[in-house]
Amino acid sequence: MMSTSEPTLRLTDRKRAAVIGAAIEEFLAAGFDATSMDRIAARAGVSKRTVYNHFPSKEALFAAILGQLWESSDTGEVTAYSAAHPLRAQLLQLLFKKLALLNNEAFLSLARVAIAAGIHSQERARDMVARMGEREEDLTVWIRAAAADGRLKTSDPMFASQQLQALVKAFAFWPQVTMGQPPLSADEQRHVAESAADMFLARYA
Amino acid sequence: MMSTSEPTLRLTDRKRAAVIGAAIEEFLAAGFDATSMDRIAARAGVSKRTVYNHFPSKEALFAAILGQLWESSDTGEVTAYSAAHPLRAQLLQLLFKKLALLNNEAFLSLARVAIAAGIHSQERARDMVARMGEREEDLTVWIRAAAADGRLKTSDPMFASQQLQALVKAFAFWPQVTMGQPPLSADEQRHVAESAADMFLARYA
DNA sequence: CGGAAAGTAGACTGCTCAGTGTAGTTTATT
DNA sequence: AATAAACTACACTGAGCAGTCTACTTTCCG
Repeated sequence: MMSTSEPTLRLTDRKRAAVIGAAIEEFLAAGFDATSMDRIAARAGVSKRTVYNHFPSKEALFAAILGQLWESSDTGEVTAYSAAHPLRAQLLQLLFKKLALLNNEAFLSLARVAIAAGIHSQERARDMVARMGEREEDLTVWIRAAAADGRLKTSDPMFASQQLQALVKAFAFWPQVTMGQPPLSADEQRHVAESAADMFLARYA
Repeated sequence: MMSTSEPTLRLTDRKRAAVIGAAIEEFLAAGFDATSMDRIAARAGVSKRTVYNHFPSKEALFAAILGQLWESSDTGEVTAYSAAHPLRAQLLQLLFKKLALLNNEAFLSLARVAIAAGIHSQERARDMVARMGEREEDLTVWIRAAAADGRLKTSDPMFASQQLQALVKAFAFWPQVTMGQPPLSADEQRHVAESAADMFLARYA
């Protein structure tokens, strides 16, 4: 028998959580290189040795943090294609959902750190490519459905999907991640989404 | 060894050139943090003190290298808007020129390093935003001219220009810079340029 | 050609950091 | 209460790094 969700969490679990929390703050604020294990331990209110008792190395801690953040940024199910509704409205809904994620400060921090770490690590970069691919599949699925329904004219839904996302990310993702630009206001988001949808439909509808 | 115009270049100039060359290689290969002045000196076949006699600090050397690389990646004049020629042909020419730069390995390395450095330095990031803006003005100028000529329907040439570039960079720049993806083949470049032009003209022509 | 100015080599300082070893204290379980 | 597991303080190793010092060598110019 066991009791998992009891009010009194075991000390070791509390310590581990504190380490992870501190590591997230530190890594997101300063990146991998500029963050030291001493600082993480201090911030967590834990001895450095305890950090190493939970995670064998800085690399392992970083990987654990990255994985956890990635999981937590999953936003759940997507609206599926509907033959009954106008394309533009459906498209806008998908784009707004995408923009909401891209504008999330936590997501941007994660992207910044992941990219900074990946720029000089082939292995990490490869991992990111794969994960990103999955994450962006929803739009492709929608486009493929609309094309199968004869309402979009494209022979390459994947490519079209990348084009569509390009029109959003160029304003709401890359400038924020790579150049520290401020996130888009609600008005700007609407403008970007509508412009992207208009251009996309002008070409493929 | 080589003798270009003058057989005897002053020793100090040769040393300085060696330092700059080594610094470029090292910084481009490993980024700012992971590059040490000792390594640069060793690679240049020069004492560390010599490096410091030419450049007061690592920061200064890095800034000098970045500036020089930026200058050297300037590709000269652009084809101006012509009322007499078809829009699509002109647009494709501009896009091919852009793609040639984006696919340049040296330019990609520079971008990688600059972005990695900028991600954790507000000051550098701001500088990059400004430089990038200038560098990308040519497309905006062309679009504005075509709009003034009544052949493109847009009230915001700058925005339209960013959309157009988004359609190219999403395939030929961001994946290469941030995820170490291989550059585009000639066929892929043509496909990306034509698709971007088609979509752009479908919306604004 | 000779001496001052400029350049140079490499040891050295002082610092930060990842990771370990140890001896002792606190917490959980039975 | 006894025992095992986890945590802690902290000293320590070994490595790397930015930047400096000093004694020596090369270059330049009158």
